Amino acid sequence: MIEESTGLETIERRIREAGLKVTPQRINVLQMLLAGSHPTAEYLIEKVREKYSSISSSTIYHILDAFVEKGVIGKVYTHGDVMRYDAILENHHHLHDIKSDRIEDYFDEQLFQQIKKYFEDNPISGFELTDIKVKLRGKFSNNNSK
Amino acid sequence: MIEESTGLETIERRIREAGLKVTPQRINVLQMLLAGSHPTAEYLIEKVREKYSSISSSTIYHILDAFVEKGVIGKVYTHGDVMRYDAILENHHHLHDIKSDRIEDYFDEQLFQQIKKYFEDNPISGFELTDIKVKLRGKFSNNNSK
DNA sequence: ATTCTTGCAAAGCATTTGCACCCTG
DNA sequence: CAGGGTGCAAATGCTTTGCAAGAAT
Repeated sequence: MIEESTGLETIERRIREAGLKVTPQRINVLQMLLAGSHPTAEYLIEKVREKYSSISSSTIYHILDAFVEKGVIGKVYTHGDVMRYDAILENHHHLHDIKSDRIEDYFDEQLFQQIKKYFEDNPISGFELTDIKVKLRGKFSNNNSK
Repeated sequence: MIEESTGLETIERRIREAGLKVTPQRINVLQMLLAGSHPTAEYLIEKVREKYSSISSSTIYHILDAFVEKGVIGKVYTHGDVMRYDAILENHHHLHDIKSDRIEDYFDEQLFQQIKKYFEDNPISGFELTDIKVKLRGKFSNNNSK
């Protein structure tokens, strides 16, 4: 039930439930968003074209904007000056290898709770906290690669 | 002694010790970097020109690149698609108000130590951690503004 | 049928680059 | 005076926009 499915119906539902029309372009973009890891627009343009070669880059930007606006995906803000997108919206942190510019998701509810508790005990005066993200920079040791 | 001075000698020393030649352009840029809070290049161009009106925007970019490369300043990666710069290199976190796109530094050694200890107890397999940054998103309540 | 979506071509804009002159050390 | 720094102008490249034709509901 808590399946992170990437099946076609799931993808279509995800688009439809955002109040957007289901088009082959959008399906293909969302599929690639789910397959890749924090892809850039440029990467998506290339990848989507492998299956849907006629798609315009402008359309991809349109679609990404619409998805972000409707909360279907998120934007990632890290090193580098091009935008990256994230199809996973669950609360998670990022592992970031600056050298390779590789970003991996890192789920750790315990860490999140611990930091949350820290700020309950030590509130920041003048700042109402809504979201905590931990950016972990370091180096991947080449095994466990995707 | 642990004075966060912005005096001229300190500024010149900071440039010289990075192995860069001391020029009026660089002095002015670094002064504005220290005065502002995570300024953008555009903001710096405008501000520096108030004192040094003939400076070229290309020069500012050259200078910022040199400063970042030599570790005199850092880059900040957050919302928005323009680059921001940070003259403070001490380990610190950021408070980020998305609505106003305002970023404040947040120093909290205790938090840092706690998270560091957390990862000593719970290392991430396949990832060698070198730096921890906590991105705190929320809303400033308008008092204590700079 | 109507509204949303696509895609082309062109514009926008932050940043980079080539190159000649100038200044710091 | 040598090497690095500056600045102009032009280029670059990601992203946005205007608009007309096409597709989804």
